[in-house]
Amino acid sequence: MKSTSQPRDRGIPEATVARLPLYLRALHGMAERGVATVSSEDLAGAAGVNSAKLRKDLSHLGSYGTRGVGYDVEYLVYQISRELGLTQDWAVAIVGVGNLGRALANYGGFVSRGFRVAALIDADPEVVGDTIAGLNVEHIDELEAVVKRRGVSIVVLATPAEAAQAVCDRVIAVGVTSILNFAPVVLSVPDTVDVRKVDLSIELQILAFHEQRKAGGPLMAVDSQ
Amino acid sequence: MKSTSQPRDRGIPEATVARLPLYLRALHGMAERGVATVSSEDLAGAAGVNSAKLRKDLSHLGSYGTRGVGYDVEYLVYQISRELGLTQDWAVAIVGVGNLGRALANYGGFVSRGFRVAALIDADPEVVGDTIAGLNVEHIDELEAVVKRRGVSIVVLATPAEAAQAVCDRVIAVGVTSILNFAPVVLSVPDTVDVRKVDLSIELQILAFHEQRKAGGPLMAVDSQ
DNA sequence: ATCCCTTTGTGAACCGATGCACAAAGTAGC
DNA sequence: GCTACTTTGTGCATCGGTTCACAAAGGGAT
Ligand SMILES: NC(=O)c1ccc[n+]([C@@H]2O[C@H](COP(=O)([O-])OP(=O)(O)OC[C@H]3O[C@@H](n4cnc5c(N)ncnc54)[C@H](O)[C@@H]3O)[C@@H](O)[C@H]2O)c1
Ligand SMILES: NC(=O)c1ccc[n+]([C@@H]2O[C@H](COP(=O)([O-])OP(=O)(O)OC[C@H]3O[C@@H](n4cnc5c(N)ncnc54)[C@H](O)[C@@H]3O)[C@@H](O)[C@H]2O)c1
Repeated sequence: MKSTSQPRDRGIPEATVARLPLYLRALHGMAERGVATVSSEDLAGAAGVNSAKLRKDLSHLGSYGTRGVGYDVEYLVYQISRELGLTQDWAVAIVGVGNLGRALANYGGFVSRGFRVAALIDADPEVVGDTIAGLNVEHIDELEAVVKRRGVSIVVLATPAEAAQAVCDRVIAVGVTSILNFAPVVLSVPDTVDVRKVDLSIELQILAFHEQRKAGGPLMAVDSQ
Repeated sequence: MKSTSQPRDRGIPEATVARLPLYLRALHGMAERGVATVSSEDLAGAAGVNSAKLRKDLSHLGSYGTRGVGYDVEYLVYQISRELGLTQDWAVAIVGVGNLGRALANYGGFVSRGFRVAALIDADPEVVGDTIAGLNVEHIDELEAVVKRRGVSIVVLATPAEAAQAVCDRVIAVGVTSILNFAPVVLSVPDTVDVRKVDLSIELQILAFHEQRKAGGPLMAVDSQ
């Protein structure tokens, strides 16, 4: 069953995948500072995880460490990048160019990791035609055409909640299978499509929950200092 | 130790806490549409989860359903809101009023759930003094004073990565124990402090990983349609 | 070549979360 | 009041993920 000649196993746990970008970020920092090799202990420290977990995570990609020494920083950067698919570049479309969409469009942190904002799309005639971050904002009617023409494979949804499902359906219909959703709605999609959501409001609510516990649990020991 | 007379158990699983806001959102929608009661099946559908999971989640708060009928929408909204601490309002400070900070400040979705943006803080003299979303942007030197004065209990970090740890240390020093971090760094904090992070770039990388699998796994069955 | 030291890679125990499946509890109709 | 039907709440098996702890692997010194 696992008779592939590849060193790495084809089934990388989801939890591991979610941490690889973290390791990659730490490694990039080290590479910049001229660090050549790093131990699991140090890299784990930099990424804020347990070192055993880090080693197990990396072991899913293959045996890229040297016992007694650690991991070669450059080599590990390459291996993780390849595994995550960052050696190719990905065309991203942002649909909904309001407050948030604009911030995303202007954000430099994308490009640095192989993502390229290839299209901005909005429904508002006021916005369509504007140039934001060097890109022309196109009309939602052009959605399908633009996605195809630019080879968009990841769509970022930053429309109001009401519009999100409809836009989602349309991009799926033209073959998009990866969506990052900022709208506070549960998108309904076929299970061939990956949706990840970022929901600010949920994060705040989780913080509030814990904050309440801290404050109300004992007897109001808040501003004790 | 758990001798509280309260019906609900004091140890709600983290996974459950993370889903409560989802249920709450679905319930708000139903309340607006005038729905009086809802079955676990329907609510689970609206929230995009398994109904058994939903029932188990709700059972952690107490027995608020009626067998044969379902849950009373209004009542459940109240119970979940209370559990999450949304019956009080929370003063939030946004530190770093750039592209992202501005988008957050202008976002209406906060207020609707008991969160109030109480302060905007930046280091750039160009920005300090501006009025954004009806709020005056204050100088980072005033950080501690503003946090105390406004009773800020949740801080949103939207500064560049380099500045995040320093700001974080300072707000913790004046008693803040809940931080939502948008900067791509691992913050180091005492474990009395809750940090949640939102990292766009990580989300895209996870999508890219799966996208690559879909495309490269079989033999390039991408644009078969 | 041998020994010692460091660090990886992983087996195995553990832990929390998920989902099935069903008894218990309630409603509604007669 | 009794029966039939609906839906909750939860015991239990299972699963994925985390952590510990250690044998195996390699490097460097002598
Ligand atoms: N701004 C934030 O900080 C923030 C935070 C969390 C979540 N969100 C969510 O992100 C989404 C966008 O937020 P925002 O603050 O940028 O809102 P916004 O109103 O500023 O922007 C929405 C944009 O989408 C466009 N739009 C509307 N319908 C469209 C359609 N059918 N097709 C394409 N474009 C369409 C509008 O013209 C507008 O430009 C919302 O769902 C919001 O709830 C925003
Ligand atoms: N814009 C996005 O879409 C986006 C996406 C993901 C992550 N981020 C992250 O969010 C953060 C903010 O992004 P942005 O695009 O708004 O950047 P930005 O440069 O537009 O804004 C940063 C703001 O922080 C202020 N600042 C700098 N040092 C400060 C300090 N010590 N104290 C207070 N304020 C300070 C700056 O004056 C500026 O106004 C960055 O860490 C970025 O990596 C942004």
